[in-house]
Amino acid sequence: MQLEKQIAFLKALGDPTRMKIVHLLSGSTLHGQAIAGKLGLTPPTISHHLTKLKESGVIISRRNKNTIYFELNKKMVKQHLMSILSLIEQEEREEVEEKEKILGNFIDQNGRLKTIPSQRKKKLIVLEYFAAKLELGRKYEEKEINEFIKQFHEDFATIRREFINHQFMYRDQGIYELNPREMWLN
Amino acid sequence: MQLEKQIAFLKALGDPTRMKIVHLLSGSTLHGQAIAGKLGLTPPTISHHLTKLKESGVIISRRNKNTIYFELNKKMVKQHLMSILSLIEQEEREEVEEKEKILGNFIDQNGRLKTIPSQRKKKLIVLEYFAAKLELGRKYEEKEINEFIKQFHEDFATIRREFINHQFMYRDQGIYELNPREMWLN
DNA sequence: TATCTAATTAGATTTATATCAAATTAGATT
DNA sequence: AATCTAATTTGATATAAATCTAATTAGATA
Repeated sequence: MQLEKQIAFLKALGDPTRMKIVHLLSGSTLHGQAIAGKLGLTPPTISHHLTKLKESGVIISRRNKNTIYFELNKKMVKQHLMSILSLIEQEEREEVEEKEKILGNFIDQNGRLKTIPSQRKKKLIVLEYFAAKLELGRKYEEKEINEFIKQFHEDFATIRREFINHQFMYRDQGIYELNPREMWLN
Repeated sequence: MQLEKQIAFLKALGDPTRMKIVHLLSGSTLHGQAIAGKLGLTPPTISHHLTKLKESGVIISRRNKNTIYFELNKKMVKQHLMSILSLIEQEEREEVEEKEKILGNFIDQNGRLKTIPSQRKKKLIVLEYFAAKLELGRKYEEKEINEFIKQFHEDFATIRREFINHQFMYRDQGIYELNPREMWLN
């Protein structure tokens, strides 16, 4: 399984001793006893860690006479890191695409909201889109907020309430202010 | 320490349950009980893992009413992976640069070896450079090897011996042959 | 204030892992 | 064949970690 290999790889690197070995090997190839010496550990301990690193593909070994030299498998390490990375980046791309699609469905050519989405997720995407047009740090009168909303939808009361409900804004004594992005619910 | 954070990050991801959580959160933000339900584990267990993921910067949490929503900190994950990646790539670049510098110091404008480096490491770099000009799989007479070496250095006997010593070539009954790169000592 | 909900902490158990000393193995050299 | 060298395996011990149940906490709501 791909997931198991990834975990084995991450687990192999997620140990101080093994990470030190990786650092040593990123500079030069070394044999077991040399590593043991540099790290102040015994050969059996190093052998144990080298086995794990080898099993997970982080290092490769090469014998010369009685000595076995270990070296970092940089290609493999790079590949593993990239595969985890691409997983996340793919998700991000998909999210952006999905958002754009939903915005396209609910906003007309003039930039006005056709209807308020009833699905929570879609509604949040739309609200986020419009909230992003407000200024962070600026204090708004209720009248100003209403005018702002009327630019893209007639039902300013509902949308104003949604901005508060979903924490895009907060209200204190009739004064509205945009919340920082981290507080937005999405 | 940077190293410790890296290890904490890798250790956080190097566990099947936590990796599953990361996968779940890469799709949507979820609260603890939802995660517990999906993975068939109890809330305390999930809480334990979420703490580790949060401490290592993999996820962030946001409270709404009584429910705490967890979401993947994609920026942070990306940054961590890139930092490990760049460590390795930097090493590679540095190695190439170092080799080029050493070759520049020991080889003149005509491509001839000025002197044989006495430092083992430098000598290996120089020997590797010249050995790479030989054909893999071809059998060479001793005379041919001598001629080949004389192209760039007069002391063919010493260099021929070094080729053998450091396993760039092997000799059998007066016939020389290049070893595959994996056997070269460097 | 009392109660409800979701999360966390405490405490216990089990499983996994890092480490070492001693014994063994694999391969090279004499 | 005998010996030497470096690595590995074995077996033991100690530490760390995952998981659960039960108890507690933090915050929201009635």
